[in-house]
Amino acid sequence: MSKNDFDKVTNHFIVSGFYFQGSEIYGGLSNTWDYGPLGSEIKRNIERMWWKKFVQESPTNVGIDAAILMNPKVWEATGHVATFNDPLIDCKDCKMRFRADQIIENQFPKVDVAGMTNDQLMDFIRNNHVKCPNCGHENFTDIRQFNMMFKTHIGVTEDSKSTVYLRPETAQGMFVNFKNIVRSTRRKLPMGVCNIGKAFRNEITPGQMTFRTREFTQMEMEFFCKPGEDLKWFDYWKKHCLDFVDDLGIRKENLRFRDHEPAELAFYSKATTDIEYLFPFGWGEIWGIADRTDYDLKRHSQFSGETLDYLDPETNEKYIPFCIEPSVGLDRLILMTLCNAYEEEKIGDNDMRIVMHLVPSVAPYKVAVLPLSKKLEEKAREVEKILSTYMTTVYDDTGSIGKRYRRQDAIGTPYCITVDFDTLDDSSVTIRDRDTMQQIRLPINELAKYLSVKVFY
RNA sequence: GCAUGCGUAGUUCAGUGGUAGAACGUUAGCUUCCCAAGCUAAAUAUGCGGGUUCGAUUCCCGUCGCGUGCUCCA
Repeated sequence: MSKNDFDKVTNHFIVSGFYFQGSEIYGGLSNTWDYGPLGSEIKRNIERMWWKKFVQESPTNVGIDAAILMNPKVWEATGHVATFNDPLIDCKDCKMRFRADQIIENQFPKVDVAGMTNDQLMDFIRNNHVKCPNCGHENFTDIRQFNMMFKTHIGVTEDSKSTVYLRPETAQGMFVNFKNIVRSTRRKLPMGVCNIGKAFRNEITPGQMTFRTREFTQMEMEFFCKPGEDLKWFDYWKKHCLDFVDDLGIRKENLRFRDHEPAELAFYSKATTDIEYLFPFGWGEIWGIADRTDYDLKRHSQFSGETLDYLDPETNEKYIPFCIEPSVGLDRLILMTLCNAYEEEKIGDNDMRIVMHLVPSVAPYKVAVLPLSKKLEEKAREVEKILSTYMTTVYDDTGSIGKRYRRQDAIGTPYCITVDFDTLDDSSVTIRDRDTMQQIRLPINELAKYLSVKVFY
């Protein structure tokens, strides 16, 4: 697929009701997207599937739901206040924008820019004739600070004491609750904590639809273990993540692991592996699995004054646990799943149907009820009523039966049920499979059982 | 944020300084009765705000949004 294809498939997603552009009637708001009736179902499905795999089915893990607003000291401890700040500078001549520390680093590799203040960066640029990487001139604006964290205020006054940030990652809610979780659940290590929630980053350049947005949902796990056992668990959870992607029906040839080079690693991380998916616009990171060592708990211990070490009840050893963090962007998972499912299937010479090959557990509607004639509405509504207590069900009686099959194919409904005139006599209906187009006949009272095992994860 | 291109029904596209068209899609009716049939009818559009003009969807300015490239990306 190419970029044109990406336009085509995202257009299909929008027209069908998976996504809507945010605030559309007001002219939109840059790079905001709402999940429509279909998208919101998919989102809930994938959340549930993730929670099932990483919380419900895991003997070591528990879940929490942490607040978006946190004490600002949290972000001092993590380093976000200091390093989520980019010193930006513009070339007045060619209008290009750069990071001040980065252009110094590129032209003077031996200079240590990490410890420099903005004034020092500016002085260095002036005194050492740092040139614009684009046009070679030396005509820069002053440095302006750009913080990736959204700020807001608690209370009615906007003074600095009341400044709080919207969390740029959900992870910290789990770290700061480490003691609470261990105490309240009486857990021993290893132990994982899971959280699904919104995070906010004031990205300079979002784009590629929901691949990079300023508001997004993260599904993160912080897995605490004994130092030295971290690499074992790193591999263990890496495999689980890949299994989950497999459960979403993603084709293997469009997936790859990418290990971060040592120079590329974040300062807190010992090892990081990304699971990447080949989007129509290129490879994109879906899932980051990081060995965060004991960095976070150590820093929170320092900044809060609380002891965050763990006493092993069997060996009486005391240590600060190491942490493995698989972190995935739900919005990216959804976009990947939709791109992966899209197919234009040729039928005959001049005909095609759009089929979303969503696995049944992900599909927004599990089943469609289609009366062959509007005269069969009463019976068909009965079937709809029965099924809708078990699973998402949609009813459609407009247009020909063939057209209605195609409508359901285009939004990924795995099963269509037709109610015909025989149904009135034998209380049976025909079930048609989206992918194989095979049909079977089944009594109405066996429908829910038959479908449930197929559509639930 | 810079540069550049683009904004007309739900979608894809016409067109015009003076009543905005089509195709597909949607809805209703007839028909059909298990894979986009057909016939009849209907609804729906010039992103927003200014300016020029008797009159602007068309020309100009601004703005918002989208695309592409740079830049950025825990």
